[in-house]
Amino acid sequence: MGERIKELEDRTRFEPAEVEPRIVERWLASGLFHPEPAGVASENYSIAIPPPNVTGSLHMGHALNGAVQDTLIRYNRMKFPPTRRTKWILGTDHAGIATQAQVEKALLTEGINRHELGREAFVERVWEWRAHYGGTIVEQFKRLGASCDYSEERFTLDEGYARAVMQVFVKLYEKGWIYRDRYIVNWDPGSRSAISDLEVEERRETDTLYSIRYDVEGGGSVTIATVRPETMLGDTAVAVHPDDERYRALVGRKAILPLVGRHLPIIADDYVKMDFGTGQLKITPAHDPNDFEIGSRHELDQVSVIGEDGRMTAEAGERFAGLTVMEAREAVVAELEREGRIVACEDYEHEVPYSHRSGQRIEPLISLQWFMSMDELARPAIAAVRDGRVRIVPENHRRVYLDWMENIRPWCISRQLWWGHRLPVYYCETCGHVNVALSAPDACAECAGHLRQEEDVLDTWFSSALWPFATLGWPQDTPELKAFYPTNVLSTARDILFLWVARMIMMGIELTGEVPFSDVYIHSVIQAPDGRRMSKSLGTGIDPLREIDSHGADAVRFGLLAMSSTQDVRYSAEKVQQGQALANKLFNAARFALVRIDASLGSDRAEAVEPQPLARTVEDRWILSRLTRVLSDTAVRIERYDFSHAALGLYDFVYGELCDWYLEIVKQRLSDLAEAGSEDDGRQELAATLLYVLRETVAMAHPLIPFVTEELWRYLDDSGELLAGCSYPRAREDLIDLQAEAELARTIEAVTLVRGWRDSVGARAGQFVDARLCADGYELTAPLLARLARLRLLAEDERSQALDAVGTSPANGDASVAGGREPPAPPTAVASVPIPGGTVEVLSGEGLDLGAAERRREATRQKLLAEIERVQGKLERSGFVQKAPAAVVAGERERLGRLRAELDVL
RNA sequence: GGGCGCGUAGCUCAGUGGGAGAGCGCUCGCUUCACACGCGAGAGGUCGCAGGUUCGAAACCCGCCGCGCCCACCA
Repeated sequence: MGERIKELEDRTRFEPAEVEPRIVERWLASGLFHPEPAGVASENYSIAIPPPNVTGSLHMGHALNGAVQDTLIRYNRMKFPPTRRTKWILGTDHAGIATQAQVEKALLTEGINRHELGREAFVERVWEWRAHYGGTIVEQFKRLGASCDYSEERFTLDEGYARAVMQVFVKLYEKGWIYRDRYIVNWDPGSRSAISDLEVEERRETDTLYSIRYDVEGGGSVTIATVRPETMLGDTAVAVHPDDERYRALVGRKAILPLVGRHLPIIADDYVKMDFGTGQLKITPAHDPNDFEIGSRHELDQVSVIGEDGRMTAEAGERFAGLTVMEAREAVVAELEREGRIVACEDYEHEVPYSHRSGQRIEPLISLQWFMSMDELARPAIAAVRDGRVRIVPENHRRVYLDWMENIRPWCISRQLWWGHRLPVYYCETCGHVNVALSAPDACAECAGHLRQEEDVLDTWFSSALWPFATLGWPQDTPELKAFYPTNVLSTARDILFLWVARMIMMGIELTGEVPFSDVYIHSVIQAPDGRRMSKSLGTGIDPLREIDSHGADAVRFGLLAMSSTQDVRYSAEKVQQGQALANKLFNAARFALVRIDASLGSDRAEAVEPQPLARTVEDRWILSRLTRVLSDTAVRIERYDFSHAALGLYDFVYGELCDWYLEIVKQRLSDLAEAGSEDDGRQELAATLLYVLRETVAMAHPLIPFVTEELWRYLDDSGELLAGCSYPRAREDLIDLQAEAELARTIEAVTLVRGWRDSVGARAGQFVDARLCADGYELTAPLLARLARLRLLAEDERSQALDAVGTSPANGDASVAGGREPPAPPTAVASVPIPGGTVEVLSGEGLDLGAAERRREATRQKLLAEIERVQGKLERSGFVQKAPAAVVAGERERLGRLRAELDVL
């Protein structure tokens, strides 16, 4: 210990910026984060990281989820080493749309668009981009202390992974679940691609609702309402409800489409709401999902008037061709107005679909895309959650998952992008046959004709759906797959529950026959301190790396875990500060103990101390008992994903028990020991116990605050092992000591009460006050009480001398001297401070404002009286004694007795 | 339209059937031999409102008010 302790002596603060990089390096060099694949998954522990976007950077969500996962990983790694191998599977996602958009934007600054570059060259540029910016986020995870297996980083587009994706496509195509269809899709003009329903967000907007009159062949008219008049150019019918008496005669006749002149059948369909507007509805199958369905039922024509560029088409856009949708709307309305066809305009608030990817307004349009039918995949994935093979925590998300899965719809899996997994589909240019194969066939299987590969790539989420097993080498039966699949838990925010988690469960069961993880932990979304969403564009984002820079990774981890809960929470800088304070406190507590032990025992003997629970005194038994409780609480809380209470419980123990009380109490013993000489002075036992408590505390805290604990481990453990590879402490039930807990609880309360009294009478901080302890239950703790409350508790024979000195003693003197003399009158106390079990009688009022003490006493009396009245009232209330549980009644009676006793001595 | 959740101290949040809690902020006092990113002591709350269940409600139930999120094909 000696030399190392010396260097510790001057470090009065824990300096994360100095310590953390050094520790990361040691961890990485140790190889501890890479488990050799052995055994089967049920005896090991694994988590697959939600792969961050390859060119992304660490945001608060990553930081929280990183802290959550790393806490679980470290806890489990420590739980049963080395028989349990623990792996945190690391990798990144190619993030099709996001990455492509980034690169396109960068190219644009060079004045290049991707089409000029061509597909191959463009994809080459994206790979370069990835090589350049791709490592960032992984490096940032290291700064957080995340103990991922960095030696095996995967990427959703790497070779093996891509093969897995192709294999899945081919397999599901052959099963008939993947198919090609002309269907109305969510077209995102921003990324020029179709996107899935889940990538659409609805925004509330106010538009104008126009009522437009269409003439009817042979006289009369219909009036339809629309917020999108420009789409009327694509109308192919007008519909009314079949039960609508008003319009029965119209059905079967034809309406004449204004501006275009097309004759539209008037049909009956019960989709139409009779009570909305006029109850007459224009049908535009090519640009509205509902109308598309109605169109299919009635075999209506589909006229596409809006193109993939978001402009009116040349084919059907009439004289509006080339205008944007908004320009066309204005122009159409102007013409209709000139023709006097607009019957009414009103403001109308409704939901408008926007692309979650590009932020642009979605244009529903008909397009030839690839889809996956989900019903067969969903069924076993529903069962898995229903029967508990997959557990969702917190549980209220279970229903959300089940509801969505039970109403699942086909998934549009093709994207009109270049960056991604290109579909393994090859069209024959001769006969049109669709060839689907793992690797490109030379020629068409039907006619040997020339083949052309599908241009589209797969939705990014198609490949991420395979994440937990494709990262481990699936479809090959690798040792990694055997050792770590299925994984144990998937931790994420709820925004990708459907987008990703549900799809992993479906694909996992379908392809591997097993659920990909047994627990899904849904963590909080961290909002900005003002309650808004954290976002770059709003300027509400807080950069976790800057927080790490200024407070340390432990502080950020602790803070995020402490603020997280089962719902969304606002970012709390105070919690981060609390974490920073904890790291510093723990560091100083350990430093203090080590330096003192070293000084009191001498380096050579200090080194020989074996940390173990050798309790000699009541405070030793107390801290060991409290330690045992916090050890078991913390373990249970981590296992239950209750990170907030795990973190705060640790804080409470370190501050409220270890530092505020235990160290304050043994401080004196440690310093006495330094001067004491005898062999059997208890210094070995104290050192052993103190070191034991520190080691257990530091090890317990390690999954939550790994850096400061790892740093301290160097001084607490001589083996040279990293704490990250050591065992998690076990709660030893035999160290629970109820008696010691009760005695210390009483003493702590007494100390606090006396300090409060001292404060009220203006006693100087360092001043010792003469007093006599008149209370039961302090046989073992009286010296502690005296020292912590700064009382000079006078022994019987000293008392009268002291009283003589202040002139309050009876003249005839010493009470304790035996003999036939008269017993002296009891010394007059100048004040009486009630504590549990009795009072502290203050014998000297020198320099004290006893008037203030009297006022305080009166206040206490009033409080006591009120409390007594309350409890008494409760006991007298009809029904309480009869109906409340006996234990509660007994508790209240006991309390009443205690309160009365307190009042008596006051 | 359906669903989930929230409203507790100045702020951010715990507490979910029997004595209102924490961190920060605030007030007072401390160079008490680990830590001034420290230590000690305090002030501060009719637990959103109104009803109900109960011997007993911050907690359970009903309604209302306010706020947030998710899902959903009414132009």
